[in-house]
Amino acid sequence: MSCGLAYAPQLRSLGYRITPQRMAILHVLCHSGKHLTPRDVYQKAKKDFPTLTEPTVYRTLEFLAKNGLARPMQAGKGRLRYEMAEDDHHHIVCRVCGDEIEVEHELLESMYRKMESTSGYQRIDSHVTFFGVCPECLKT
Amino acid sequence: MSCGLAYAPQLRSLGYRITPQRMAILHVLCHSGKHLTPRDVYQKAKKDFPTLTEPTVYRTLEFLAKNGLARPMQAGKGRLRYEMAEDDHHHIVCRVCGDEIEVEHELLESMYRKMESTSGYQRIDSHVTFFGVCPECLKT
DNA sequence: ATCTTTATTGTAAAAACTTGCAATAAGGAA
DNA sequence: TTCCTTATTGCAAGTTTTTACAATAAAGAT
Repeated sequence: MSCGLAYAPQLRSLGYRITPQRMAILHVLCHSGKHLTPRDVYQKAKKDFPTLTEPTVYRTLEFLAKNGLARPMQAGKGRLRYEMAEDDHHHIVCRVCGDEIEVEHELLESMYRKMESTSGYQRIDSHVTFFGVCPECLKT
Repeated sequence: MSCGLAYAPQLRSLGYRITPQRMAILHVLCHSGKHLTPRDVYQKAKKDFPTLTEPTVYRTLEFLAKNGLARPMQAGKGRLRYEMAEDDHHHIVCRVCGDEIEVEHELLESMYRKMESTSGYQRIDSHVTFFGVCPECLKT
C-alpha cells in the first residue's frame, strides 16, 4: 500500500492523479514478484481494493508502462506480462521449457547505439524479450 | 495458390501434411504484403477457401512461424502480425506515428553471439521488434 | 483402389483484451 | 470547505484469441 505512494509525486508532477486503484496496482507490482499477467495483477489488487475492474487494470498497466514505472515483457505468443521497471535488463525465455533469465542492458548497449545511428530512430525502448533454448533443454 | 506448393516438400519431409487451408494461407502471406494481422489473413484466405475458420488461421500462423516459414512480429501492445520469413531482418516501429523500418540482422549479429556465450542459451530467435521514435516525430 | 493411422480441422464455448460513454472523484481554485 | 474541471473509473458490450474435443481428410501401407 505504502510503496505506491513513493511514486505519487512523480505522477502528480506530470499532471496525473493518484487513485486508490493505481496505488493498489503499484503495490502488487512491488510485492508480488516479476512478470505478472494482467489477470494476476487484477486478482491480487482486488484484495486491496475490491471494486477494482479488469479494464482498469489493463489501462493502468499500460499507463505505468508508458510512464516508465512498469516494464511490459513478452510472454510467448503475443501475451504481455508486467513487472516494476527497476534495474535495466532484458529477458531470454526458453521456448522449450519456458524457463527464463535476465540479460543486463549493458550487453546490448553498443548494438542499440549502432541501431540508432543507422536508422535515425531515437529513444529505442530498452527492453526486449528474446526466445531461445536454455542449456538444460539443449542437452536432450 | 501455386506459391504455397513451393513449401510442400519441406513440410512433408518433416511429417506435416499439405492441406488446402495451409496453401491458402501461404498464398496470402506471399502475395498480400507484409505484417498482416491474423484477421487480415483470415479474410483474404477465405476467398480462396471459403470454409476456412479463424482458429485454423491462428494455429496455422503459429505453425508456420514455428517452422520458420513465417515471421511473427509485434505490432504494439501484445498484438502479433505475420509476414513471410524471407531475408533476415528486424523492425523498429515508431511509438508515436506507427511508422516502421527494417534493420538488417547483420547489425545485431555480434550482439546475438555475445548474448549466447554469456547466457548459455542457444538458437536465440532472429527476429525482434523494437519501439522507438522516428526522425519525423522527433522534430515536433 | 481401399484401408488405417493420426495430423489437422471445425465447432462451440470460454477466456483475454478493448472500446465508448456516462458516472465518479482527484486536485486545484474560490 | 465548497465548487469546478477534467482525468479516471466502471459498466456493458464488442472484438480478439485460445481451448477441448469430436469429426475429417492427408498420406502411407495393403
